[in-house]
Amino acid sequence: MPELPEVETIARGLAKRVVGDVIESVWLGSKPEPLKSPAAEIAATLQSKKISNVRRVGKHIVLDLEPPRDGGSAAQWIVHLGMTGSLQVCASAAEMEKHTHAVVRLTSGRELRFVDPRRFGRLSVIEKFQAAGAEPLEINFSDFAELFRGRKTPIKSALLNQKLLSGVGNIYADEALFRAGIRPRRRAASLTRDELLRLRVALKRVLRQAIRLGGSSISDYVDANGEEGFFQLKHRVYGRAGRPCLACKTPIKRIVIAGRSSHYCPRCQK
DNA sequence: ACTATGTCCTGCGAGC
DNA sequence: TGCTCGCAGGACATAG
Repeated sequence: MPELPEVETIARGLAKRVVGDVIESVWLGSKPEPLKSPAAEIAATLQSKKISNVRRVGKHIVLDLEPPRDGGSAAQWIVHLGMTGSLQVCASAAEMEKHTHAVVRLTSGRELRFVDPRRFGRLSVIEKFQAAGAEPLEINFSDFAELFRGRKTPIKSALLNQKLLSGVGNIYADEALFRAGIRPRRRAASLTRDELLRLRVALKRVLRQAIRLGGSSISDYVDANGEEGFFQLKHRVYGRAGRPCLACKTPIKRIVIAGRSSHYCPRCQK
């Protein structure tokens, strides 16, 4: 479900609610679990640890765990929400939702629950998490331009490639390309310097604005406090196939690139 | 090394 | 009402 702005919103909300709390016990669901690390390792790593921080790296939520008093190393609990994952803070007595794959009981008496119907989400523990790609909100222009040099793949696919940039997903790729006036099928390497300048700025702006508005709420996305985001009201192309371009009234086109639906204005984007 | 395609899952809405 | 189909905010493995 979530891209960078949604994950940022969720992480901020979670931080307010669970930082300082201590993990009392851990339950991990059976079945084909959405675990990247072995269940026993996850449980042992989380057990009795204080949550010292919650933050976003790319589309991952990083929960920093305080190192044990006897001097062990600080671990991190990494959560990737996939398409439909959510982390819910609720009272222990709250009814268990269908597709709950992990329950972390906190000493405050509440629980942190990982719920994910499609099971594309992933849980893992690691000592120092590092995203493969660059942070789109931090990358400078020359590094940004370098990402696409020599790449024949469509610019849309390159933006979605998490090894290049981490955090950009289908909505914000389309929205950034529209704002930069670039068609999604353009070969990445064919972008001019001017287009790359526009793309980088458009991407940053769109991500920042979306974070400000709490992300895009499509279907059932809500943040850690159960509140919806409002960036969906600012979508100019995503989900608007057939409807008039907000700039020129030409109908927005929907095409499929690398299996992902892609939306653009055939007149405004070159 | 890079690129395109298929696959993993469940749930929802559209159309019949 | 109930069925089937297509689609969904992601990321891998695999094949070429």
